[in-house]
Amino acid sequence: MMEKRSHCPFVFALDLIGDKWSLIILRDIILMNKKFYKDFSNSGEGISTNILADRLAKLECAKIIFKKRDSVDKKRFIYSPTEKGLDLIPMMLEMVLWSARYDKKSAISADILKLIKKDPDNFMENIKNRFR
Amino acid sequence: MMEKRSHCPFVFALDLIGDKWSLIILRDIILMNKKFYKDFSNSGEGISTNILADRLAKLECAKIIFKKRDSVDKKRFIYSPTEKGLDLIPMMLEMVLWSARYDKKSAISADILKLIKKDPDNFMENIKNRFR
DNA sequence: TTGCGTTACTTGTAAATTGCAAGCATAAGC
DNA sequence: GCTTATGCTTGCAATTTACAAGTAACGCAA
Repeated sequence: MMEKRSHCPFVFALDLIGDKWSLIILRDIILMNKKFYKDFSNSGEGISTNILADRLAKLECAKIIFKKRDSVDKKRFIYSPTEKGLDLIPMMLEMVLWSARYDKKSAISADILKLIKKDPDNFMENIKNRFR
Repeated sequence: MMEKRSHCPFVFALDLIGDKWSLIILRDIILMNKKFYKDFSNSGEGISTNILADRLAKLECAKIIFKKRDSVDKKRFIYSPTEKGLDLIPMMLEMVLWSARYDKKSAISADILKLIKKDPDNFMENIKNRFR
């Protein structure tokens, strides 16, 4: 599908993460420090397992995340962000700021919001350092 | 649907603009200066008219855009961004920067890219001034 | 080494969403 | 009042998603 969609930057990004679930998974991996399939499945947002498997495969295929066996418990896999995935952080933070402004019931804490606003680059670097 | 989705900022944003078309429409309105239904329909991305009508209605319902009759040609309607819609610009620009970095065939010009990187706030203010 | 639980999926099927082509409604201009 | 332009709506087939159930691979304990 989508052969006729252009090389517009929006089209590029939306074809990779423009659905209701991909960014939720990336939120879990990048911001919530989750690593395992089961963590994503139990994130509380109600993603079904077939969709979760499909999105993880697509994100891995797009080199936004990667997957490796956990050396501690070889039954499971660790999903981690690539640099390409981590570079989505600025966009994700702007999305958070927008939602915090317009969602009266926003569940984000004022403290974290302040941190993001004060120095978004620093906020991002702290996250990146966790993965290196 | 989606009664069980949380008040996470990502969920809030994705429920409003997390699909393959809403941000394309907003790109046309906010960044490409398009105003009319037919402009969106002919944007070259191949959106079908029922989906276009549906997304315009949802964006209007979410107060991200608004619609009024064109006083010059009363056959048609003008679609414009609200402040809430314009406040999506920072997120949209970060999305553009990410795509420009990772899409080897990106169709965006180096000049515009430079403008965005140099002073994103100024870039946004210039756009906002067009609508006021 | 064999059965058992844990993790990570896959499969089947129904429901919802989308794409495509065609048709309809309203307003202007002649 | 007929024609054209614009902005949709409708019907139906195809694709995608949700939900429930089942399976495969591994580690561990007996």
